[in-house]
Amino acid sequence: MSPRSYTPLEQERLRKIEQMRAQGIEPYPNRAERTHTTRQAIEAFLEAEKQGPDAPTVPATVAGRLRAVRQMGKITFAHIEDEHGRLQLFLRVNELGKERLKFFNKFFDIGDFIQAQGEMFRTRTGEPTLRVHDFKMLAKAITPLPAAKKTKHSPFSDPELRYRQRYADLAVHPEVRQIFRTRAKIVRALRNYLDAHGFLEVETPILQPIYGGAAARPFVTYHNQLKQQLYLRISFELYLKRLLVGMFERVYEIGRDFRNEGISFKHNPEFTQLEFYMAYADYFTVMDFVEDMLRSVAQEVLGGLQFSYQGHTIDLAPRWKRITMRDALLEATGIDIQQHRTLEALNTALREQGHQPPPKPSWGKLLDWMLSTFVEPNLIQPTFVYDYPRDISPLAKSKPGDPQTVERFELFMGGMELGNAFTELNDPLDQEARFLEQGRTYAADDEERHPLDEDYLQAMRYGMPPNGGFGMGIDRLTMLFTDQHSIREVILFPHLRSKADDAQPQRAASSPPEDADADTTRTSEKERL
RNA sequence: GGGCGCAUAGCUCAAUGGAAGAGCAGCGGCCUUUUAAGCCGUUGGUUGCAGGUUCGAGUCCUGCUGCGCCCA
Repeated sequence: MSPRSYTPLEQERLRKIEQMRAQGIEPYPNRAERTHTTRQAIEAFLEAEKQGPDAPTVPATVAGRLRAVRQMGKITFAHIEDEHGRLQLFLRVNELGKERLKFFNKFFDIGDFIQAQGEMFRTRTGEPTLRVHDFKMLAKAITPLPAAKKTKHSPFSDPELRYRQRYADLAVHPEVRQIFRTRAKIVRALRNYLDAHGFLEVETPILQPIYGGAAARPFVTYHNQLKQQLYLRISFELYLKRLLVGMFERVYEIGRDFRNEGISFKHNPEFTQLEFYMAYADYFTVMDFVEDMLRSVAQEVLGGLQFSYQGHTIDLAPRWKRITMRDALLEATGIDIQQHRTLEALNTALREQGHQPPPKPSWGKLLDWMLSTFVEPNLIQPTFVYDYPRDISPLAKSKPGDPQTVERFELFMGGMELGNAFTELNDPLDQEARFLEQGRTYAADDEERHPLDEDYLQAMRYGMPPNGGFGMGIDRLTMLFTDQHSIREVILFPHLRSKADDAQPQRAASSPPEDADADTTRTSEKERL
């Protein structure tokens, strides 16, 4: 991408840079000083004020970005902003002299980084303010910040530009910065909880020779020296469960998954996932644990168990609703899936109800379509839907006495799938049979198919303790806790289609995977997120 | 993948098929307590891209690109 040409506004600022350098002033100096953040300066001043009229002055050197400038002849007011807040600067000819004030007015623009030294006082209107004795340019901005001053219209509202230039979005929108602080708190709270419950945090491969643990199309890449095709992981599951074989009893990983699929308000090609596995737990144990974990996270991050999401009040306090998939579908559609145990029968029943089910390769996949179409959007309060069909859950253990149903639940909240869990299949013979079933049910290029991972079977043959596992989308949890409708609002740099004029040169690295038909509502195995 | 919608100055937005505008920002000036400061003056446009209809297109039509919403 070649550098674009400068706009007239930018050319004006480039001229200022030249003129400053001509005066021997470096607009991008190497050193900066700061004794107080804006917040510390104000707090120190308020503290000193308590000592009455004889309080000592509060000297301070602050640094930040100019966000507003009001020139009034021999006085200039300005506001600087740092990460912690804003502070008004008071620049007066009395302290600075005519030349310095003129220099400020001429060369400093909104968006520039500035260092200012002086002492705190109150203006006539009562605002704690720094009376500036000296100042220094720390970094000159060439491109004007969008909507540098507040206007009646909402500033910088074009979502495309906001995502493409997230740095500018963050620079002018403190509320956007707050979302990402909350996101960090959520991750920290999850770690705190899991660490306190005896879990070991681990890191497993992102580049994998065989992808698995979910039903999704992978990104493919290639290691040149090994001459080996590799996949970016679509889940952590198979590696984390190998660790249970290795005698870690409780493990978790928080990291990035990659799925080469559609993009929507709740899908990004790379997203952040939590998965944990607990030896000697089953899916009901995991339900209890997840309920407690997310209450703990909410308490730590939000300070309470209620929050509002898209006009709803979600309450984590009451015991979360638990309903079987069969009952959930019966309630929502009037169809009892136990009375329609084949794909054909279920399709017929749906059509009799006036629905038009899309073609699906199996009974289980049709059930999942029904769930996401008729049930999921209405599950606002936290709800566990459990007992899933076997053919879409090849890593979950069957229910005793009901081999076609597996011990699996999905957690829904705010009308979205948030998490997914099983009593994990630990029988290597059954697991092998499941992989083979997958091969029969789905075409070789169907992304729903789980490729047979012989090394995973080998691990299981050594003996894997019974265990329960759970996966959850951190992005979606952040959407809930920050009341954001779009996943792009909680991902710093979401993927957008590249614009024609900044297309990157093609690199001869890998061939694209076989092209299955795109369908973003596909069922996935673990963490369809 | 389908439907609907949006794309005009740096930002936010106007403009019945008939002279491309406003506010903010910028630039020049006035102003010693402002808070979206105020006042005077002023610069700034290949109306996303490519075609078409028309005496005339920001506006109507077709295609493309990007984004949003809804659906699958």
